[in-house]
Amino acid sequence: MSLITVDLRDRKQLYEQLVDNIKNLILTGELKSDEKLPSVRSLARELGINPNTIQKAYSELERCGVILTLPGRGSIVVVQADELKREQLAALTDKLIQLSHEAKKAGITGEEFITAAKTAYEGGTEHD
Amino acid sequence: MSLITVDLRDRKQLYEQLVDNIKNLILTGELKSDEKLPSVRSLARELGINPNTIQKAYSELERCGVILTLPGRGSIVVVQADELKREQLAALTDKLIQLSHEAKKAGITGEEFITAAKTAYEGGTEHD
Amino acid sequence: MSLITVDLRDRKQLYEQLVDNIKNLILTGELKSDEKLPSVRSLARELGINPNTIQKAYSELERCGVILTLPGRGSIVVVQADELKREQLAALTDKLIQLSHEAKKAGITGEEFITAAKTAYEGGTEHD
Amino acid sequence: MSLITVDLRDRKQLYEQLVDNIKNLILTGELKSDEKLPSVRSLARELGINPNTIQKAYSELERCGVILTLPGRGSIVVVQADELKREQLAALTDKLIQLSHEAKKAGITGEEFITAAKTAYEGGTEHD
DNA sequence: GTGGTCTAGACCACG
DNA sequence: GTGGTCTAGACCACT
Repeated sequence: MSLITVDLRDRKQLYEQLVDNIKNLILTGELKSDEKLPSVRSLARELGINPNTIQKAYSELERCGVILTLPGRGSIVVVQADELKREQLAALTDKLIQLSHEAKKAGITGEEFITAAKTAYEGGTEHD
Repeated sequence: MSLITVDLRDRKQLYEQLVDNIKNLILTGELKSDEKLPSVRSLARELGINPNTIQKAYSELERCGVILTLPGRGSIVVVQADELKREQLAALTDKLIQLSHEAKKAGITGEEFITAAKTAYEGGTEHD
Repeated sequence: MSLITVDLRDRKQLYEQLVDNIKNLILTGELKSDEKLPSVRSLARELGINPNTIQKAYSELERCGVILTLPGRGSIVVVQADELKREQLAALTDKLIQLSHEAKKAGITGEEFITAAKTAYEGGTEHD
Repeated sequence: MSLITVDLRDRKQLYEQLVDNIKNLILTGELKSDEKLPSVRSLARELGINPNTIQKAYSELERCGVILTLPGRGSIVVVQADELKREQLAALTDKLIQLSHEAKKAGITGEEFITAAKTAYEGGTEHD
């Protein structure tokens, strides 16, 4: 059985859940470079969801260079945890930029923004 | 003529644009507590969009206590700029908590998180 | 100046506010049987609202026998406080019947209903 | 076929009928937590009303935490019967507090109020 | 298939 | 005039 899961009650789209999930497995070292991912069909069967959804997740992962899909031979991880972490940090910054735009429009100062960020990181319950 | 506008080319939903727009007018003091908003129909005519869309925006604003709608008498602002700002700041912190959860799962430290927040707020428009 | 007021920010309809207001003045003895009410026009001017609204309130009060309007001579109170109280009690019971119907549909027992009523009367902040 | 119905002759708004109806199905155990609701379109077809009206009802139910709507995946019940009953009881008490305010202003005593409540619940259909 | 948004145009009760 | 609801029919993104 795989470590990959989905939560049908989560608002996030299923394929996005899969993408995030697999990225996290790489970041935590549970999936390493060159390791093989479960096949689209087997994972779909295991999770009880549509193979198209798995396919979409794998395509997205390939698009951003995290895995490599070799037709007929399955998919393997091709990115190192530290590379991925840098990308994730960039993605986080992007999201923070979006938030800062909204914040500026709402008249929130840089100081308030940073204070809120600190509170959020420290106060937020550990891992959800 | 009103200060309220919408951008048909913006991918953001029209009614959300209206909600944000009106909240911002309150935050900047251009709309004050007890002031009357344009009627659903007149604003629809002015902006060239459907009255139902205005209605939806006004309903949302009433639901979160920003305006008060009196059937047959129009809608008035019932929240002070400073109250609204406090609420907006709380909403921002909520979103930052979500982001911090993702960040933690990706192994991003508090220091990295705060640095990214600073960069985001100061940098402004990097990837956008 | 009259004791009669309206609150433009109240959700209740203006004419209903007037009706309730005048009934309460009678119940508290501030308006007694045979006393004269202000004229439609003068009250409208004083409150800054449309005479039609006052007219509607007076008509409603006449319809339920609280006042008598004599064309050209104004309106006078024709009901005693104790009669009015009996009517108000009947009206209250009607509203409670509506609520009890909803309550029954929601599976709320008689005991729970009465307990809630006691809590409401005792706990409710004094006069709003 | 679903248990959900609407009465076109009822003066109550259709979307409110739907909201109450679905809440009651949960309270009576005919709909349980995690169960799927009919899709917006299929229910609209079945009841012969417009999908927008169903949409409005479902949005309202989601807003107050009774159901969870997952775009593209349908809507599911997310509240237990007992939680919902507690909420309904709280809502009832709120309405009773409003009534008790009016009652106090009309000089109705606590004893009279409770007696009226008992009569109302037991009597059932006097003036209705 | 699913929900979500938007338009066009209608009706009602109320002020 | 006002807001509120409803219908009919369209489009989008996503499963």
